[in-house]
Amino acid sequence: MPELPEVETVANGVDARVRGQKIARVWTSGKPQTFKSAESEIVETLTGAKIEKVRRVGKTIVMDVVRGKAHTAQFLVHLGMTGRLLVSKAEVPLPPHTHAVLSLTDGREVRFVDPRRFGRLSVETAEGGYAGPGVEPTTVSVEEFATLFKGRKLAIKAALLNQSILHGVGNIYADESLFRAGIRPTKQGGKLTRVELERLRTALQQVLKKAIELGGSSVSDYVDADGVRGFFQQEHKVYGRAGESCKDCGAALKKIVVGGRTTIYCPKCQR
DNA sequence: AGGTTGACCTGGACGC
DNA sequence: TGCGTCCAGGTCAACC
Repeated sequence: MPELPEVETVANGVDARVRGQKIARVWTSGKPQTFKSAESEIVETLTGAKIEKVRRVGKTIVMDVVRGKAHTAQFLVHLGMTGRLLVSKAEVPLPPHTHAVLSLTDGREVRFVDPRRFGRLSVETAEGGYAGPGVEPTTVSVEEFATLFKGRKLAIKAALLNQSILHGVGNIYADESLFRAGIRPTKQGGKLTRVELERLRTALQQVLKKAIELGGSSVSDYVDADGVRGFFQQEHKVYGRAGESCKDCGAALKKIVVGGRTTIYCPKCQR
């Protein structure tokens, strides 16, 4: 489901609703692949903890919690393709495919729901907190951005999707930013000119900023912490538009596979 | 070592 | 109606 703008929308929404709350009880579903840390460790770490803040790192939602005095930990939620993190009153029935429930002392619940089970839950207790691999695209400088793809032979689209290079960009925003920068997705990352790199960074940051403002893209089932859909899908120029005409030049948009992912581009506008 | 591919899951859309 | 096929916002392990 969710790329940087969707994850940020969810993280901000959950933060606004549960910051400062205390977790009374934790339930987990027992579906092994959902849990990257042992379920018992997740339950022990979170039970009785206070939620300090909820934020985004790459595509991961990080819940910073405190137990006792200065004993901090992080609850990491990766939504995968279909994961949702919802805040609901306890009396609202649990949706199907619920895999974790944090019951708050005020009677509400933070629920992790994930039909396809590509999402992952874990806890970190390491000092310094969780930063994740990869560079943050919304704030990366021109200089640093230009160095990321140096010497890379893989297609620029595949490089944008590689979370250890740049974190947070997924299939929608890779295609949308390449279109806006006028760059062919198959071009080798290391072969982009300085001017193209500058255009790509600008396009990527503009697309991400706009998408965050609009609450993300709701392609099929994405919703925020309140179950509300985003609106950036109305701004999509290429994603999901294979065979339709380019909004800039009218040419038929092409569909190919790059890095194992469906990729849509305009053969005239993107060289 | 960098790059590519298939596996992991469920459900919705589509065609017959 | 029902069945089969294909496709989906993402990662990883296993290969070349």
